[in-house]
Amino acid sequence: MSVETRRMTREARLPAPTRAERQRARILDAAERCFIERGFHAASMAHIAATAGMSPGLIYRYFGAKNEIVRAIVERHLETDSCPAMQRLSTGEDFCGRMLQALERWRRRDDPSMNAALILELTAEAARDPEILQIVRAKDHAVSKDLTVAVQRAAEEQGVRLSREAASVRAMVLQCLFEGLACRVVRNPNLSATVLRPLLDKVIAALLS
Amino acid sequence: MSVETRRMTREARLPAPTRAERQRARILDAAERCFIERGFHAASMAHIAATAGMSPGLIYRYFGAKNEIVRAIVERHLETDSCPAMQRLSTGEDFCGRMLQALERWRRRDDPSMNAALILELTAEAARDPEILQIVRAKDHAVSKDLTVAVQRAAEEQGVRLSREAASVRAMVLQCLFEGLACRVVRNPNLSATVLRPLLDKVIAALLS
Amino acid sequence: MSVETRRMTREARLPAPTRAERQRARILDAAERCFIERGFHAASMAHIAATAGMSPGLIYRYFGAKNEIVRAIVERHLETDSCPAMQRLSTGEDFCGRMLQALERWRRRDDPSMNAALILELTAEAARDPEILQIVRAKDHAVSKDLTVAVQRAAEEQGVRLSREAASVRAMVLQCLFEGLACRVVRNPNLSATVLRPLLDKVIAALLS
Amino acid sequence: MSVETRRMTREARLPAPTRAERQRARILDAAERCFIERGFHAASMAHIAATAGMSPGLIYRYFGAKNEIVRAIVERHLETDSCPAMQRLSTGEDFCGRMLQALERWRRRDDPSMNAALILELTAEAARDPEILQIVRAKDHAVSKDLTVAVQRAAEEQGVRLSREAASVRAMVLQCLFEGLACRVVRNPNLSATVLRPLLDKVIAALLS
DNA sequence: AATGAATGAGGGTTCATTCAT
DNA sequence: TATGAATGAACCCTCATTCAT
Repeated sequence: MSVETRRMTREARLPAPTRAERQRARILDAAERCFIERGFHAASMAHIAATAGMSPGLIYRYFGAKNEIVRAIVERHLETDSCPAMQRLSTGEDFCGRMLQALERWRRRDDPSMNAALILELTAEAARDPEILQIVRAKDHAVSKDLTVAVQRAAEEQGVRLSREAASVRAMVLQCLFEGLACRVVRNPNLSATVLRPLLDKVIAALLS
Repeated sequence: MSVETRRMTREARLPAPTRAERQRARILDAAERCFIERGFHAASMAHIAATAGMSPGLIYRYFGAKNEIVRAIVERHLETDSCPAMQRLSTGEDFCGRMLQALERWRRRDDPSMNAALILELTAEAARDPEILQIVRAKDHAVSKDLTVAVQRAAEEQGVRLSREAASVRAMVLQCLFEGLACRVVRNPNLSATVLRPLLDKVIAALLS
Repeated sequence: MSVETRRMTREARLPAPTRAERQRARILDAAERCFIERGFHAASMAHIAATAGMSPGLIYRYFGAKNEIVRAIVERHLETDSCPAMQRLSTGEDFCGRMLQALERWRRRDDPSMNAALILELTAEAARDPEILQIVRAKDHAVSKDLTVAVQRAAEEQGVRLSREAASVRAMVLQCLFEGLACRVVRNPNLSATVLRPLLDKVIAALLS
Repeated sequence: MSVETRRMTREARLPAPTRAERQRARILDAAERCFIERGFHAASMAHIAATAGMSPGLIYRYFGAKNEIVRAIVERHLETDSCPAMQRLSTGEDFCGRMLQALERWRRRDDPSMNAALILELTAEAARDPEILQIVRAKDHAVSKDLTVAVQRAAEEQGVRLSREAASVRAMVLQCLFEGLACRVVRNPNLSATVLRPLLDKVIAALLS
């Protein structure tokens, strides 16, 4: 399916975004960049406004408070970034390849929607803010379920039957590896997908057997 | 070597801490607790001072600015907490047991020196603050080296020869698992060491083969 | 003269209000309710606009600034509300009954045109804003004159001749009682017209003798 | 008793105010002046701070929020200004003289502690802010009780027995007159104590008979 | 005539930092 | 050495006002 076709299909399905929705998106885009650059607390509303190219007051027409922006960013990030990267594991089989894809995007650091620092910040914030925690855990739970099914399926393809419980633990370890990679990206500049791949393949094979 | 002997030896080697050193430690202890509770930015100097049982002004006799406290906390945390947990892997062989030990301490949340949120906060901060990044990477590098050797030794015990490169990649994956667990502790309340153990054992065995 | 006749007469005399006048009235009605609920400063233009069922921008076609609305409200309130209550004293004779009527309407708090808080707010504002002060004093002066005449007439009915000066002082005291009641309504929830009536009658009788 | 003696006695009884108490008083003095000049809402913290000769931040060492200052001012004003003016009525007998004394101080407008605008503002605010209302009503209740007793005593001196209920209604009317005078001070520049006195005397005599 | 999005100054408040004591 | 009062810049947020549509 060509890009054009997809876009048309999408436009046919999704109504054109209202001005308000576009403004919200504009603000969230700016906020995301600011949060990545400075973190949730150090990024000021003035900074976000400047990045979005609007006045500080205008933001409050679309978000009641800075908190709400943080919440929306967390939600959107979990919806579109790290979690889908995990959830897509369920559709395909190549767990390893997907992980290393994420790794590459993290390393390039040019893609604000796929940012290791944001995952860490967001998780750290969840450890303190109950509202954020709830969002994070809800999404995490959903991902876990999908991933569990994916693990079951992948194991079955290799002739192994896994109970839901067994598969669920394996999913947990996969998530550990995934999030651990986000930490590694920040901490270790020598990280290389090509070097990592064979070993990761082996580990994942062990997981599924 | 008994604990007592070690302490004596240590005291014999290390000179008694000066008053200034003791004050610095007192401040850092307080700061650590505050940072865990609220994060680097939300923890105020006044709060740290109150926790340390001293006046805000006095802190500035020992640290030039809040930044320096953050830096010192990061340094100390890497020195005494998460990294040693990794480095101790090098002395023993039971990688899995050590990891789950850390997991348990993270889950209890009563141990300020072993706190998942702080690891995440600190790593997120490193992604933004070059000075922190430098500290984190330097320490990480040291840990990697030690862990690489430990992996080589552990493999050898199982009759497997690993090149330094091969061992180093395995060390990387171990670190991923370790840091990934820190994320999991925050994100998933169902995490259980006993359920995790057999699988983790298997994965690590695969790593070392 | 029946109410109907009066209205007709009035309509016959007054030209039909222009659209602009109707819009101004709509805005003032809304502003009055907002000012009563929140006070001059806490009531926002957005709130007034919403109450009036129009956009904030439109208000500025009819009033140059919020200040002008306040001024207009003060003017209108003095024109139609508390002052007439005093002025009507001049037409009738039952000073006491009229006062207690006002009291009852104040206590019910459902009548925006007769609101104790607004009288207080307005008088307090007059103490600060020279423009408001001028309006208030001008109207007060007019009321005083009318009331003085009414007092003279009422005294005469009881066979007492009062000079203009003497009557004017009595009018002042009547105004004191009236405005004092407005304070009492707010400050004392036990206030009751029936309990007050006999005493008020006595006081007023003393005034007129 | 000379002023000196009184001061000594006072110093013997009251401990010297702490620095904190002095600062609070300094802030309240400044706030009072600002509130009189601009009203509770229009007076900004920056303005209060400037008037008090200190930085805005410092105020928050002594008051948690602007609200608390407003509350404290209301409390203090009721404690030391208008209410005592009423309560002192209970000790003496010259109701009329005391009222006109208050009137004179209001008219001079040089005494910030005896300001008609503040009474109005405060009562208007009570109509909206439940916290203020509670303070005002509590104090009003106390004054009413004292005044009721004073009225009973004053009547008795003139050979009239008044039940508590009867006296209480008379107290109410006295309060009306008193607060009504505060309104008059603002609204009518011609107000004169000497002109008012004979009539006020007469009214009060009627009240007590 | 009417909208409501947009502005930006200014509000209350916090907090890292300094300094007189 | 130690205090904690004091500062003032910067924070988040509100709102009177303007203006493109």
